[in-house]
Amino acid sequence: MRIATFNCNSIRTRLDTVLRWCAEQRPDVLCLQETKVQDPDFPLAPLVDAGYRAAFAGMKSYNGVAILSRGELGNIEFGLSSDPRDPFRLASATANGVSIVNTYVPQGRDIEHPMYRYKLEWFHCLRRYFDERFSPDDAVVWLGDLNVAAEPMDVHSPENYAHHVCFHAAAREAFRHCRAWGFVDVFRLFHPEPGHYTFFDYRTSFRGADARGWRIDYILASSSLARRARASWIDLEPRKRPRPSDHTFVVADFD
DNA sequence: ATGGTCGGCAACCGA
Repeated sequence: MRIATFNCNSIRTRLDTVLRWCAEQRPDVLCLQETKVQDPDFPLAPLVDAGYRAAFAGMKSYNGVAILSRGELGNIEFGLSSDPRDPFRLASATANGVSIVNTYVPQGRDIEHPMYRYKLEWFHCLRRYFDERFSPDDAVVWLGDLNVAAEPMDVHSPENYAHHVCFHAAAREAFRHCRAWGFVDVFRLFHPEPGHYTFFDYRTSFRGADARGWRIDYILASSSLARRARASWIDLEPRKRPRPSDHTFVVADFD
């Protein structure tokens, strides 16, 4: 079973990239973030033609999540049940016996901004969400744009980013606490070395071969599911296409 | 810790 995640930064602008990538990589499940489209305008038909079903919830301009699946999706839910403020940052469903939790974690803007407090609260709500719904024996995958680099090796120059909302100590601690539900970082199982990034800010050296990146998109698995992991990788190829997202695809294969 | 550029959408906001 192949599971992947991609912050597409507008599914309408990135539809060709997604369709081509799905044709090439044949993921069973692809989770999208920042679809930036209201449900009536979601480009469902071409994705159905490509063999996918979809569960999606979006709003105009901002946020929006979707789960694409080649097989049936069950128990589709949106939003954190304990926090009704934002249904467009979490989509969950079951696919092929695996519980999928696709999240677009609030970025936080600035450590002094109320949105940063919201980001920290969001992680704690998400930990409760996992506590209430799942047991560590379940096959659960939590994936998406988590907007935190977990370790110094997940940032190109950590010494510069102690006060950045995606590397600040409180954000890393909130992420760690949420992970401590029982999640394994599937990518790191196969690639323990530094230098792997999933996000290259449009405003930085995006176009350079040595682009400075962040690893903020993750595929995390419960221990029982992690034992079935066979491979995981970051696909940089979409960045070479004419209109790349600033995020990459991240992929994991499970038995 | 800068600013840089994007996407959406029609002036800037969010990242």
